[in-house]
Amino acid sequence: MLRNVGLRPTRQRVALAKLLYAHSDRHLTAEMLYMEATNQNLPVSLATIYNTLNQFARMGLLREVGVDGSLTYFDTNTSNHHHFFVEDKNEIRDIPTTDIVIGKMAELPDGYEIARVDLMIRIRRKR
Amino acid sequence: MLRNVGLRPTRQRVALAKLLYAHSDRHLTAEMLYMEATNQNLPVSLATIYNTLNQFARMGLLREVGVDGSLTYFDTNTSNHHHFFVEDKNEIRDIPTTDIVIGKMAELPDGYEIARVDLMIRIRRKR
DNA sequence: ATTTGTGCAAATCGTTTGCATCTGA
DNA sequence: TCAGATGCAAACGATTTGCACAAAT
Repeated sequence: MLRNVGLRPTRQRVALAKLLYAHSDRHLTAEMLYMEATNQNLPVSLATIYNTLNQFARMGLLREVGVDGSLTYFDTNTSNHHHFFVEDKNEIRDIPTTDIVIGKMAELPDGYEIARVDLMIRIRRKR
Repeated sequence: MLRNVGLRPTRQRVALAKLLYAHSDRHLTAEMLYMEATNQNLPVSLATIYNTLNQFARMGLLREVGVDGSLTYFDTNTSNHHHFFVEDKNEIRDIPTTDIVIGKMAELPDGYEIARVDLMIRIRRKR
């Protein structure tokens, strides 16, 4: 998998990949993955976690999901889908593709193409 | 306007409001507004800009638009609409409401309500 | 007079970087 | 061997905060 995208399968990258893809459809921040690795006595530096996540994302193994103007989550599900953001728990959750349909699509400015479509529905506990 | 939402109309807030709403449908970062104010010999500290923008947003006078995991823009158009993000220019642009329709809406987890729907179409120059 | 806002500088948070050291092919 | 990866600590950029001072009501 790593070789396919041109990344050396180093100790750290292999270990992190295992963590990431152990369960499916995970949404992790760098910090979360760091703690997970550390808890399993897997010595990796936070810097390497950041590097690795960014590389994986660039190579299409992960999808980057920015929340607000501050946190970045990485989604192991790279297929085309959308997200709930649970405000009181700071948690990302997938929305099944079938549950949302964007009907009419906006027309783009001339000479531009779509790089990505991010739809996030922010939800909160009813009051 | 400020009194209506319970904010004291201080020098700075009035001045910033004037800048913000001088033209319609603006998308500004704190830094951008700071420079604009400074250029017009309007002495305001950056901290006050941040405070003011956040208060305005909390009071519904502005809409917060987070880009990626880092930049925060403030949109003077608080009505329900969506955005293009022009990747090579780091620029936000409104999408007319009529141009997008979200057909089928996802069903929310029990006990939750929608806080906000953020749809951002990231576009880039065709290659 | 009392409450609220402002400015400054320092603090915080998530993230990136420089560089010496290691490691995989 | 040697390009590329790692770890550490320091650097970063955007944003927030503590606190003394100033301005609104």
